[in-house]
Amino acid sequence: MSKPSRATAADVALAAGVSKWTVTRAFTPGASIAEHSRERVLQEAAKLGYRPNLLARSLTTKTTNLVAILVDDFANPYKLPVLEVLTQALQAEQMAAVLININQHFDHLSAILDADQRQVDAVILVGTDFKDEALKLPTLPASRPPLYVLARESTIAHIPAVSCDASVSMAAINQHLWAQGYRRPGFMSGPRSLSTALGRKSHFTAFWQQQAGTPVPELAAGSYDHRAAAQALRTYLQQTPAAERIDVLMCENDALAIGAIETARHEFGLRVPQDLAIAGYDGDELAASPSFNLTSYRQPLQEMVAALIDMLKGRSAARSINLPGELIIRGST
Amino acid sequence: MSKPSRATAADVALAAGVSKWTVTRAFTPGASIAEHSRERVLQEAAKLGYRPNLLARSLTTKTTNLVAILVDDFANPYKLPVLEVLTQALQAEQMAAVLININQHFDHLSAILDADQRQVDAVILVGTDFKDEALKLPTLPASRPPLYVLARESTIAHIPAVSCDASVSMAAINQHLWAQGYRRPGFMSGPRSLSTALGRKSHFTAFWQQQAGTPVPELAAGSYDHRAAAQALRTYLQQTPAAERIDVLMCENDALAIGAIETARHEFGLRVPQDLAIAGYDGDELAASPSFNLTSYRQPLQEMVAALIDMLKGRSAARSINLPGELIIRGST
DNA sequence: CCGCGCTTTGCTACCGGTTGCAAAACGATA
DNA sequence: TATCGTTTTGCAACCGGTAGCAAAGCGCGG
Repeated sequence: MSKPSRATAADVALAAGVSKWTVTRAFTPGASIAEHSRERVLQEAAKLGYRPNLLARSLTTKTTNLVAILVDDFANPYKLPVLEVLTQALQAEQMAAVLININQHFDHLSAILDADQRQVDAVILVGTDFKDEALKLPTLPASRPPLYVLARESTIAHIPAVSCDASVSMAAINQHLWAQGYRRPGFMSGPRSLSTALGRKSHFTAFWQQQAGTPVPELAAGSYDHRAAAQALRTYLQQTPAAERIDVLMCENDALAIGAIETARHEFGLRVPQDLAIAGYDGDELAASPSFNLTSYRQPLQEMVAALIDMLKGRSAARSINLPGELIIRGST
Repeated sequence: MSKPSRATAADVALAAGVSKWTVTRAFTPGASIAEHSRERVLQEAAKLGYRPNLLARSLTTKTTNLVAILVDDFANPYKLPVLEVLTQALQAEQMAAVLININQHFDHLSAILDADQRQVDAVILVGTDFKDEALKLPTLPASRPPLYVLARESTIAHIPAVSCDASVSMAAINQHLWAQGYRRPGFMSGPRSLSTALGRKSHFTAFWQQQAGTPVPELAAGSYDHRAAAQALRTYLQQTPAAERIDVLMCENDALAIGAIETARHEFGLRVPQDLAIAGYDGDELAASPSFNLTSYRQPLQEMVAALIDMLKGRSAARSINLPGELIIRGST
């Protein structure tokens, strides 16, 4: 409130008896400056509480060390660890994250334009559900910050992505479920566009259709919300006679799986896994709790984020990265 | 990568045949500009893909419309809806949020200094667990962005706070538990400094000590982590003979309550609420699910965030706000 | 056709740094 | 002491906008 108007480089220069350019040098690692004057400057700077104004710096350096993180799915608790790991990794690189909430009032394009105006160095789409058409080049502004996709395969050639390898992960899950003796699988999917981009469904159904020859019923939840999962399973169970039901339900992620377990148990009195086995994907904390004890495939979050940051820092030339995670077998299958 | 170097106001001015100041005016609501030239400018701007550089703007206006959000507790799933509501509310005001992760590598002071260098308009501490001493004036830089505390009472005079009214909410909970016939209550607390700041514990124990005259055992979890809760309850149950045990456990928040329910049920075979009733606080989504069916006190998140934004926008002169929420009675008590 | 008041436009200066070059200081060698 | 190469420092210009004021343009009454 009481604006003592922050000290500037010029103020420090005056106090230290040097020019403001020397002050800048004192704060620039590797700049050409005599040791004694650097010390003198830093000392005066500390006295005045001076720290370089990053806005002004960014104006000339053309780099803000700011990254926009676009999230459209706050109902999925797994977003929290993703944000945790992402922010920590960015901070370790002296960067900061602008969290942008995509919702009915603020769509992807608005978010990208907004981030662009703030001159962010990059935009990271965290497993968001957008129609690929919305991100085709023509609709995007000509000059925009580079886009990256995390935890979702990019189906757009010009946008790099880092995700958990759907082929490898689903193979591990399929093998496990097959070995357990399940033969009538179903798949619960989330948002249509994301389901396609994740590739989990296709790898799952391809395997079982080949093995068993029967089509794999799809329970479409529409969003990664445990309520949506509950509704999807409810509809399926109500419409399907017990004899014809699936014996295992693979859910596109843990949020769906948990919703499915809840409904199976508490609304239909089914035992998991005896009456219906359920598996998830992500490796969410909650999945491990005894109430759910959910078999899940853990995404290699740390590695994915590290790979992403290597890409946006220009340390890696890869355009698309798929990393293997780890199958965690628990009591639900 | 291919830097077509963004169009600037001067470029648009040239194209539209006006001066760059006229371009600025076209993008400043309420500025004095002829309708025809505004149109002309906007048209050329659209053609060139020009949008004002907010960095440059902020440099002169001294306001970035950026707010730093400090979070130190990503283990608590309730942080996600908090972030959702907060970012959405900020975006509705044309502001954006910089999410800063406080952890062992990046403490509160570093975060505040960093945010300050980025010239944020305000810093919001989201229920973070800091020692109040760390935020005493002397340790803080002389000139810093205004601090606000959300979902935690500020015990520091100069820092305004918005939280859920501990007195009102705990009274509602106490009344409910008393009416249900519980007489041997226990309290599970989180981080020590936060527990003090929240005031939930003091209002709880004060009531029961007055009513029953017996001391209220405190189960200290140390952090808002369901594992920590599990450990705290485990220790208590192992050390306390069945006859002497509490009959209801009030947990400082839902994350703790869920951890407690898990442990009570799956490790000790206790029925909730028959053998041990459990109540939480927050009104987390997960608490409502049939697996937990947790009695909880819902924080008025929207209202709290709205009040906070009114404060930091200068529309409200209040220094400290306590809002009532709503008791949600479910099967766990 | 002039003068007046109001709207619209242009301009200088500045926000707080950085860039790149030229000048100054330094220190060692001749 | 003069010379030369190397630090070290100072400076003008610039990044892309905005504030505040002065000048220009405009419409209208007299």
